[in-house]
Amino acid sequence: MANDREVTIYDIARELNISATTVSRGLQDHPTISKKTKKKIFDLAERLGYRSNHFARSLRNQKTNTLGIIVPRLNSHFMSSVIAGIENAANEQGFSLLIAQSSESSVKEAASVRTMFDSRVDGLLVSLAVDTAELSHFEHFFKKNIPVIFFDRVMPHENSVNILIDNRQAAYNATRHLIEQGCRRIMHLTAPILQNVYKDRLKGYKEALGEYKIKFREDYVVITNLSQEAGAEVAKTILKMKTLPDGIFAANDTCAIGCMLAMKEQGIRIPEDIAFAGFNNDPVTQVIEPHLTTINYSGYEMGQVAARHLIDHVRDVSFVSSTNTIILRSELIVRASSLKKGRK
Amino acid sequence: MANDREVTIYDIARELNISATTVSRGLQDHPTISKKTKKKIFDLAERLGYRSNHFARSLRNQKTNTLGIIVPRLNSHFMSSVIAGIENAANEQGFSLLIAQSSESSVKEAASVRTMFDSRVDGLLVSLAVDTAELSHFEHFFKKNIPVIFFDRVMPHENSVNILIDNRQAAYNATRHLIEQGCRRIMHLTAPILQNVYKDRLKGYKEALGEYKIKFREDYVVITNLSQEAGAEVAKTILKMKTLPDGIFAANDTCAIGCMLAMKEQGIRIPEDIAFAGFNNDPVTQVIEPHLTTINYSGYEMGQVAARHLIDHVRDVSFVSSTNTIILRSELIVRASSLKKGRK
DNA sequence: ATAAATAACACAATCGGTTGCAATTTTAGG
DNA sequence: CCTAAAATTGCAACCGATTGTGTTATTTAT
Repeated sequence: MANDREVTIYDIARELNISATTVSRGLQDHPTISKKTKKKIFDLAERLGYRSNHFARSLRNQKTNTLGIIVPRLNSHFMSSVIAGIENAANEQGFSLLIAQSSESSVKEAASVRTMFDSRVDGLLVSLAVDTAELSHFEHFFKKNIPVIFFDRVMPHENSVNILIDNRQAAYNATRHLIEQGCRRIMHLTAPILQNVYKDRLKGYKEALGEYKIKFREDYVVITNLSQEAGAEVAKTILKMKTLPDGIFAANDTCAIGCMLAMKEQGIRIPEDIAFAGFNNDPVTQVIEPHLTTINYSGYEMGQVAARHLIDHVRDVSFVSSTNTIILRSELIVRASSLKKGRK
Repeated sequence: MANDREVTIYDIARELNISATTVSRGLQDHPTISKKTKKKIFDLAERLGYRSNHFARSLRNQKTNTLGIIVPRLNSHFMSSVIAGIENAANEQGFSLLIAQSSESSVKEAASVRTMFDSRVDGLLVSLAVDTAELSHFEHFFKKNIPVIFFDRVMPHENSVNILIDNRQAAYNATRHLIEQGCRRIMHLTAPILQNVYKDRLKGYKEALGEYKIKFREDYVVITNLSQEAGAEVAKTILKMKTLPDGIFAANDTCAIGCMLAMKEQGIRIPEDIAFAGFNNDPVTQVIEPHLTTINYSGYEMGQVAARHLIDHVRDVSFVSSTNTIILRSELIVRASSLKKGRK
């Protein structure tokens, strides 16, 4: 029953006594093919179980209908949401996804970029590794005018679009909220300041302090890898300080939670002794007690927007430079971890 | 500087005054090409920035060096760990990944299978959607002898390999642990019993009960979609029961946690009133208080094993039928949520 | 020195579809 | 019925790499 050979347009052509050209055009709904012929072609194709050969087509038109994705890690809530969003949008438009993770290493990132390039992806979606300092490894793409979109962890570049939230504003809001709750000694846990996300969050943090005439202290900014373990480590250090901080704003939820758990273990009361705010609205924020105040923004949506935009680019190269940056909405979600005043 | 045209073996051939055949063979380190010529070819290829054309090669050898992955959801901790593991192994072996999610729908699953088939992936890694009842949509793959590996949510099939843990044993261990802690009225929260994972966990649960002469009660098994919200819903229902259960074994952590949070809110003490055990060792298990007892098994490892195995298949079709099922290790991690006795 | 063996490389067909242009058929107008 | 215009369809080259088979140059053996 099952013929092991692949059905090609030549098989259809032979059977119908027409040329492969006509079959090819018929399948593409080309206007110069008569309706009658088209119908015959479609019917037979259906009956024979014809499937277009992706490679032959890609080889010929230099298009793959595939998007490349490179992210620091696949297994974080945020990133997997983004990927899910991308998958959703791409799938809708008939695009496939080629995915790689850089494991937060710019070297691996460069290698993946190379692989994607070799695979001739039609476009690239990237969130940068924490130690990526410049974009030279994307030169191949820029040179060939293959669209590249950076999301979340971005870096400005004239030939590409950035999709992100207003990290400065979000951090400002979070910090300001802590201040309004009465915090005056607010620490900031973050990652190496190479990336926009951390740079801008730091900026927002400073800005809020400044607005309330709170002096910025260098030693109140702690640089870590933002893992849960790192959060626990930081807690130890903090607990040794002469004067404890009364608020902590972490650049991600995971780290905030690591820190909270360690502190609770040492009898620190949250938010009475120290109030907490995180970033990302990871599901764990609603599991920890007290629930963690955080910045919410949808990874799923970011993925969808990024993918749709990229596909538009791919389909119409002309509109390249019209858009440069897309800012998505984000919001502060206040929960018990930071509510010193007005608690029920 | 940047030549927009792609460099091909013909360019190299022309420049070196040799044939494309020789270039092709040289690049493949074919023995019949002299070392001297090879060196010249490699050097020029390097200098010209030659990159093999994936499509031309795939078209010619009917191999794509790409694996397909279909999972129910991308954004769960477990699944994204699996994907990370697969990515790691595949990348090591020079394979690319094509990823799609079924969103727990067998219809979307079938569509993705089709796409993967059209994309001519060399092999397929699948974790089934919750409502997938049979494997007919994989027939194309089976017929053409393209290896398919099922992991975690599997279904036996003569032409494919299953990779999973011993769900029955794990569930048995968890349930038994609850019993040993003094629980006698143990409920089981799970998903529709279509999938092996839930069927086997139920089996293990029953088995443990049986061993301790505890009568199995149909109404103690609750079928949900295992989301956190579902867990909270179930909590409400349970709290209305005449006699409360004294232990709950959930088929995943998320659901267990939703249930725990809702119960805590109603003043139920955990584990004193009700002990809890979950499944998966999701990070939230160590955030919730008390920390959740659970079954730990590594998604990352499962992904690696699955990918490596699949690649072995792809490379050597002959060894197809030697392995049928691979069982990975899993372990019960006892935490405070279930420790009624011997607590410090 | 010459036949035989071996090493090194090239020809040409092939994978499956696409497309510019030419060829053929159909339809329309006179 | 004849011819120009319009509608259909086919020819053949091409996308880039691979490979069985044939050819030429170089060694080795006699």
